[in-house]
Amino acid sequence: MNLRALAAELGLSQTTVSRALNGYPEVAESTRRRVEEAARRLNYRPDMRAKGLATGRTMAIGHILPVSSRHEIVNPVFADFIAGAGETYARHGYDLLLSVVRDEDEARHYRDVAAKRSVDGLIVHAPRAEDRRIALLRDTGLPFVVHGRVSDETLPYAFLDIDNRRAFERATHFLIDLGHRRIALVNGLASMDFAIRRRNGYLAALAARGLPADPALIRSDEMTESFGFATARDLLALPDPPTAFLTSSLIVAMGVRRAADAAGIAVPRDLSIVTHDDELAYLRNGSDEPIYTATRSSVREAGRRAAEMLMGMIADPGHPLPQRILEADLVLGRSTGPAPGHVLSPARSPSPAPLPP
Amino acid sequence: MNLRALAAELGLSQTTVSRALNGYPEVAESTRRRVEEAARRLNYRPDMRAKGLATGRTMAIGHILPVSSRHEIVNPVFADFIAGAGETYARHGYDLLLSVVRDEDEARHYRDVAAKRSVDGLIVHAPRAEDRRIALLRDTGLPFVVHGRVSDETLPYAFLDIDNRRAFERATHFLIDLGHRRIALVNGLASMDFAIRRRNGYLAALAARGLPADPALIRSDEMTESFGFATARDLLALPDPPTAFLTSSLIVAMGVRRAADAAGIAVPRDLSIVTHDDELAYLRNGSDEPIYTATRSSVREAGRRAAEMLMGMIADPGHPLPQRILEADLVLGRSTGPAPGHVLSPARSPSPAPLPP
DNA sequence: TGCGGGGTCCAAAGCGCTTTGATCGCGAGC
DNA sequence: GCTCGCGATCAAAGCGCTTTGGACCCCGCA
Repeated sequence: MNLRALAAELGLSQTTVSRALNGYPEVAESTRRRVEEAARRLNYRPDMRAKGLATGRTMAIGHILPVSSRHEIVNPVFADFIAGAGETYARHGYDLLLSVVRDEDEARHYRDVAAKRSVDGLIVHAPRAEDRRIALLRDTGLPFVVHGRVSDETLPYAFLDIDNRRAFERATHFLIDLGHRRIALVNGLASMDFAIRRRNGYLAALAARGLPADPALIRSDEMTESFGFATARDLLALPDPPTAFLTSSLIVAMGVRRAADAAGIAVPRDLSIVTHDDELAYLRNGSDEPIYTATRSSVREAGRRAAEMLMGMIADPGHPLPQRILEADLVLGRSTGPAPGHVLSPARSPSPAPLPP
Repeated sequence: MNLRALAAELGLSQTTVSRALNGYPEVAESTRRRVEEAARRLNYRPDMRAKGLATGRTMAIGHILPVSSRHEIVNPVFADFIAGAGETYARHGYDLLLSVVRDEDEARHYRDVAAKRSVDGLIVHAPRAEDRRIALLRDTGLPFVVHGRVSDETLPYAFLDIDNRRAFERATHFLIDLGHRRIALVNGLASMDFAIRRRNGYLAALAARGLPADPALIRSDEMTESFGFATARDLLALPDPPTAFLTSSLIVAMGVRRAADAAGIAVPRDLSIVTHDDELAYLRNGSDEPIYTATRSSVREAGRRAAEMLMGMIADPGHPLPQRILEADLVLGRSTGPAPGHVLSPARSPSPAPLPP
C-alpha cells in the first residue's frame, strides 16, 4: 500500500492525500478525515526512504559505538544511554541507526555516515581528550552532540557531560575527611576524557589537603570487574597499601570488593570504597540504602537529554550550540568509614562536605 | 557530491558510472578505474535512501529493544549481542536500525517497521514462551531471526538459541553429585522462554534423582544484582536454607554472593553457586580460572551468528528457515564444593558428568 | 563489400514521496 | 454581469539512484 494506491482508492490526487496526512491547512477538514480513515483502514505507512529522498531528512539519528580492537569491549553504560535516547527518539518519530565500528576505521566511518546521508544527526560516544572526530564531523556539517567532552578541542561543539572533575574532587575530600591518606584511583582508560577529568579532581583534592599523589596508586584501564579485582589484589599486597579505593564504575568496585574479600579485608572497617555509579538499570547500587558510597548520575537520563539537545539542534539549526554539564550527587553508602586507626575530629565532618564553588 | 555530478565530472553517463562502481561487467576496465579513482578523490558515497528506493533494499537490519514498562530495564546481554551482530553487519555493508520500544506498544511497532520498509530484516530479542510477535512478523513477510525460541509457536521460524534446558539440567546434576539436596533456582522473568527452559532442566534433574522440587526455592524476576541479593538473603534465612544456588546470570550470582558475605556464609565451603555466564566483555567470569562454576555461552558470538543467518536468509529467500541450537559449556570455578557435611562417594564424580544425549 | 555480433556506453523510466505552480468553481464586490 | 479572490484540488517536476532497452562502433567472417 503506497501513496499512489491510497490516492486511487480515494479518488484523490497524491498531492491532496499527502497534504491531508501531513497536516497542511489547504485541505478540507472533511477530506482530511476521509483520508485519515482510509490510511488507517488500509494500514498505510509512508516509505521512509522515499520520504527522506523527497524531504532531505531521514528521521534517523546515528550512534557510533566504538569497539576497541585490543579489548573487544563495549562500554556497559552504552545500553542504558541508548535506552534513554531511544525514548526521546520514539517520541519525536526518529529512528536510531547504530554502527559498531572498530576504532581503527573510525575516521572512515564518520566520513561515510555523513556522505551516505543516512542520518540527520549523530551522537558521539566515549570521547577522548584529543579526538579528531570533532573536527571531522564539524566539516561534514552534520549536527552532533558529544556525550562527554573533548578537553583539547578549542572550537565550540555541542555536548552533554557530568562534572567528573568536581565529583571526584568531592569524593576524594570525603575520604580524606575520614582520615584516609593513601587513596587508590582505579580509573577508566587513560585516553578517555572523563578519566582525565576524574584524575584531575582526585589530584586537586590531594593537593588541596597537602597530600602526596603516589603514582603507584593510580591505575587506568577498561572498566571491567577483572581489572578492579587485579588492581586491588596487587595494591593491597603493597607494603604500604591504600586504605581507600576510588573507582570509576560500580563494576570495577565489585572487583575491588572481591579482592578485599579474598584477602580477608573487611569493608568498610579495614577498607573504604567510593565509586562512580551510572545508575544502570540492572546494576543498581542497592535497592534502598546504597551499598557503595558513590558519585551518582543517571546515564539513562543523560541519554534522554542528549537526544533532546540533538532534536533541538536539528529543528533549529541557527541556534548556538548547546552545552550542558550535569552535577553528580555524592551519596553515602555502607562502603566507607574512618581510616583504620583514625579518630574523627569533630571539626571535620565525615558527611559529604560542600566544596567552595 | 552525487552520481549526476560525478558523471558530469567524468564526462560519462550516470548509467556507466553506476555500473562501474557496482562491479557490472559491461564497462571497460580502464573506464572503471577512472571512475573509481574519481569517486575516491571526490569522496563520493551513494545516498542510501535513493539506492534503497531504486533497489527495494535498505541495507539495514532492525533490532527492537523491548523495555519493560514496569521495570525500565534493558537486558545487559543486549549490548554484547549487538556488538557481535554489528561486526557482521559492517562486513556485509549493512546498517543496524535500533528501536527502543515499551512493551505495551510493541505490536504496533512491529507492524510499523514492516510497513515503513526501513529494514530488510529483523532480529527478535527476548522472546517469551508465548509471543505473538512471531505471527505478526510472519504476516509481514519480512525475514527475521529470533534470538532464543518461542515454545508455544507451532509453525516454523528462524532462530538461534542455546540449549538452556540441557545446560541447567547438567548444572543441577553436578550440584546433586556434590551432595546438594536443597538447590535454589534464581531465574529470569517467568514469562521469558529461556527462563522456562532453564527451570525445566532444573526440574528434570531433580526428578531424575528422586529429589523433591521445593517451590519456595524457585524465584523469577528481572536479573539484577539486587534481585540476587534479596533472594539469597531471604532464602538463606529459612529454617532449612538451600546449600546451593543456581542463577541465571553472573550479575544475579554476584548479588547472591553479596548476601552470603553479609550473612557470614562462606563460598564455596558453606554455599555453592553455579551461574549462567553470557561472557559479557566487561564482566568476565575471572580472567584465568573461573570465579564461578558456570554454564557458559558467548552472547557476542550468538550475535555474530544470528546476524549471519539473517544475511543468508536475505540473500537467498528460497531456502528453508535456519534453526540453530548452540551447546553451553559447563566450566568449573571456585564457587562450588561438596554440600556441608557431605562425603563424596568415589562412585559419583564431582566433575561435570556427561549426560545421556 | 556487407553484415552479424561483441564490447561500451547512453537516454530515459521508475522507485514513492513532497512541493511548486497551476486549475477549477464559486461566492463576493463593483 | 463580470471580475476578483479564495478555498480545494491536481499535474508534474524533482529527490538520487538502478535498470531496461537501445545506440554506436569496430572487428571478423563470408
